[in-house]
Amino acid sequence: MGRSPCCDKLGLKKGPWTPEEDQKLLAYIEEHGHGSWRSLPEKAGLHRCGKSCRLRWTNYLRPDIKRGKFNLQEEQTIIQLHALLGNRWSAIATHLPKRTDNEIKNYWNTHLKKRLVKMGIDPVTHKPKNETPLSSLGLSKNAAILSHTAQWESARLEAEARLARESKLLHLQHYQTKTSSQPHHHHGFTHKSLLPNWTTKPHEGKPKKHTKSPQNLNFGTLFEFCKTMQINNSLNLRHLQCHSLR
DNA sequence: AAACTATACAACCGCTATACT
DNA sequence: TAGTATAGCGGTTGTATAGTT
Repeated sequence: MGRSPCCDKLGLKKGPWTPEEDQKLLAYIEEHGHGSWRSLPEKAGLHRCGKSCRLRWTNYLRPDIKRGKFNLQEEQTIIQLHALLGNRWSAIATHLPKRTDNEIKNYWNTHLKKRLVKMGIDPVTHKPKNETPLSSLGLSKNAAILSHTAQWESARLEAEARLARESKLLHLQHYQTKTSSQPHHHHGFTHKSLLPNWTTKPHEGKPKKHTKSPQNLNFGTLFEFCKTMQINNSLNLRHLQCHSLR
């Protein structure tokens, strides 16, 4: 497991990209594809490391990127998914078409996180901060906090209840199928894009880098939680719009 | 008008995962 | 199986710009 030495080379340019550099990179990729990023800069006539080129392409130049302000729906999605997934920006980005993980991360850090803090919501746990005396907050803020928390809590409880029901069913099926020696099928968690990294794969003994679940949910609960939130998504977090503190 | 501060976001750094030899 | 190269990811920094004093 070696680290890439490509950025260590001296004489390579750093910092903001110029329009000329963008043009070179775009033109090259349009004609040849990016291929190996390491060899790309030289072929494209750029004095940059491959990593820098890759980032510039994936975060800025790629044609399928939507730029500009995030709309309310996107904001809600980010907040909900952040509550569920934590700082797993790439996972969040898969649910926001044409947005990059970098853009979402920046938007969270510069806008959404601050907004939640101002509302008295801990941006890590998505719960009201204990030390915030409710009496010091305005009534509308209280309502927003309660709504935010209640939505997540109810979704979580609903998910856990559903999981418990399914677990019972599963046990029942298990005993039924045992006698007929049919191969037992786990209830299909096919929503692959929502599968969290913190679930330990069967062949892996060592936990992965990202092992934290903000809600301390196990795998099954998390999946159910996702399903529930898709339903509850229609409820929206309108209070964020109503009580926007921008 | 100049100096200072805050904000937004592009870009970099350093790490892990994975593919390849 | 071990070593290496590369891609991907999240945290952090740097810089341009807007706003304030």
